Amino acid sequence: MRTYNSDMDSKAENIEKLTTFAKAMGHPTRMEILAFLLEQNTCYFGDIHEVFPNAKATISQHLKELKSAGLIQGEIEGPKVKYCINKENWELARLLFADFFKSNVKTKCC
Amino acid sequence: MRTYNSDMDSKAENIEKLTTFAKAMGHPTRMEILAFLLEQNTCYFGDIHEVFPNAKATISQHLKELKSAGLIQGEIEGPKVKYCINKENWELARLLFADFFKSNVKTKCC
DNA sequence: AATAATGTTCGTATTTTTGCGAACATATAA
DNA sequence: TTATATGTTCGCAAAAATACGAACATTATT
Repeated sequence: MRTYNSDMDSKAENIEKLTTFAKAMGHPTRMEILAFLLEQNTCYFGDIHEVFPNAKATISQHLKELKSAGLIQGEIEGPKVKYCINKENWELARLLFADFFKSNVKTKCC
Repeated sequence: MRTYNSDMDSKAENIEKLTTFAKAMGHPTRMEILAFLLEQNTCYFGDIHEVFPNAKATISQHLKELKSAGLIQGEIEGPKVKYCINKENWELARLLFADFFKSNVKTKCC
């Protein structure tokens, strides 16, 4: 079945997802982490950690939030942990933000 | 003079602006307010307030934050206050988010 | 097995955000 | 002028986010 959601529902869902993405992106360190991951190929926790002035616990927590928002993913590799952008959701975020901001703003108001 | 900022600087500035926009968008009520403003022509405070279950003070505060982030603008009209999307910054946000998410994600990692 | 390296989780302190009633400010109406 | 309508600001309480050291778990190395 693929006819369950009405347009209204999926619109509300999209706003919810956008809120989740935006919230995760609403912190300087987390945005910097995303920017860092975008320009790296290797991205072990340690590589990320050594770029920031924060404690391990703090970075780990930010990564956890980015992950739970779906923007990144992690993979255990030996004793290390490899992080990277979550491609699928990255594309989803791209689409949702683009759609949200493209909306023709009414010329009337203000 | 228009040659002051290096690419690095403006990149950092862009991330900062993105963080500001994202933070403002990272709350359900504020996202709903934006969505509401996008589909309205008239947008007095009262019109917005009556759509949400929150107290006037709460809505007023959310509007204040959206405004200080640059996403909306307000205009006093008689005893009422008219709110709407800030077109210039809306376009800026559209560009910044699009640019951020378009980044070709490396195929290597994860 | 013992040690070292790498991250996560726990507990906690601090700060920030959120939400709201009450008081206030301003403009219109009576 | 007095009253009414419309929002904002203030002050405070509750909740959530942030940051970090210490303890813990897991894997690799000796």
